[in-house]
Amino acid sequence: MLAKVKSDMKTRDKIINTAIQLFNEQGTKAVSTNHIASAIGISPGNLYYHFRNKEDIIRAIFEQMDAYGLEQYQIILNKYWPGTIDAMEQTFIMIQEFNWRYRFFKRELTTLIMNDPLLEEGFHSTNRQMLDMIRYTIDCGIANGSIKVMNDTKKGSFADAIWLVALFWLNYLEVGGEEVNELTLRRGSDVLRTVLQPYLTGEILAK
Amino acid sequence: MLAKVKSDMKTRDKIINTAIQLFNEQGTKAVSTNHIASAIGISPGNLYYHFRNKEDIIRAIFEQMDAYGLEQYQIILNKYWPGTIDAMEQTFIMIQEFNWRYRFFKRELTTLIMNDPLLEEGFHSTNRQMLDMIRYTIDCGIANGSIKVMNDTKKGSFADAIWLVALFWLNYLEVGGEEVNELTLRRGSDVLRTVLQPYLTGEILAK
DNA sequence: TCCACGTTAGAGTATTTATTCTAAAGTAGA
DNA sequence: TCTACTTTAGAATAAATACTCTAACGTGGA
Repeated sequence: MLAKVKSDMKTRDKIINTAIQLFNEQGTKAVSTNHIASAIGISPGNLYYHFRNKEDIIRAIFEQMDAYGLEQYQIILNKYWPGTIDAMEQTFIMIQEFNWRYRFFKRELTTLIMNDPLLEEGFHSTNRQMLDMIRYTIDCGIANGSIKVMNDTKKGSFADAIWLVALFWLNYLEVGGEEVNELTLRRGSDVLRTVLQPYLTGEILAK
Repeated sequence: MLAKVKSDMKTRDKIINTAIQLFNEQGTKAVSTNHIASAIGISPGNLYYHFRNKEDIIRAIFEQMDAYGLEQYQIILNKYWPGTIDAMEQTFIMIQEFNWRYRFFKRELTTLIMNDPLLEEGFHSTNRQMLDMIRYTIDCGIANGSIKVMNDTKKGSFADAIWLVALFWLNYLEVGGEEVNELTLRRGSDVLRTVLQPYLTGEILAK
């Protein structure tokens, strides 16, 4: 569930939150700056006082995303040991919730970064960090004996496979016409497990 | 490589091919009907004689996609036995080439089908057929002994995993900032193999 | 040759969109 | 209260966009 657009919120934050909501509902193409302004009940002039243009709003949303993602990841780091199956599954669920919250972004990702070099660099950076994180997790798993030993090439493909599932499971559901709910998210975990399981060592063959 | 927009081509086909090219380059949002018309060197009126509106053009492209995809699939069916690893890998490569040819479509898929119920129904139908095809392939593989026996739930997850990789490998490359070329497409095959291999029976453990 | 019909050009329009500008309205401290 | 600064409203605009309309053009058959 998205945070409510509270009336005691600063105008700048109202704009960001309303933009996220409208973008999620209708896509960035269909939502104009005037739409956003009138949805909040402020004037276009006011909106342009806070943001130079629409692109600027999207960049601000991306910054919020980055901060939120980091925050959520810290929470998991404090709860689980890296390289454990629990940590991986929890991270997967966390990523799905994140992707759902900002779903317009993943839906239009390629187009968005095609038209904004700053956004492109920003996303690529985050993307690299995530892949590094997964590779690190795999190394931890190998070190603690829960993941089978594999060579570097295989490790790369394995990390790609995992990240691909995590990154696009929501899109997969959407383009397949399936509702996003607890059941279908759980199915995502199943798919992830189907990819992971064969590379886990014997003892941890959960359900 | 995309087919050239030949000068002896019918206007309707010129519109479709030019639209594909421009959509691929700039996204559907940035390309107006006037852009398409002037890129071909015809009048807007002429374009609207052949198509009711922009949506209509996109639908026509989708129909072309469907026909082209079916045609390509037939070619593979005539060359390989279903359920063999060769058939799967060739189909994967074929899908990547298909996705590249119509790359704007996959990039904007969710937004496109969100705004056009006809397109939505069309894509869902194709999507279902592809999943059925994969499930059938798995069954064939189990029957001919190249794929390990698994229960129906597992089979479902396995099919989802395979289709997810095939469907989004190109997007994965693009959002990761990687060029699409033979090398990166081959890496896609590696990722697919990473998912497949553990579920294959011993004898076919190709490199 | 002429007719009919499919095709095309190009001007025109209503609407939308992003953005700017100016003046007014808070607001907070001295 | 005065003052200076931030925030806001709302009118205005330039450009783009999707789409329409009418008149002309071309072509193939009678």
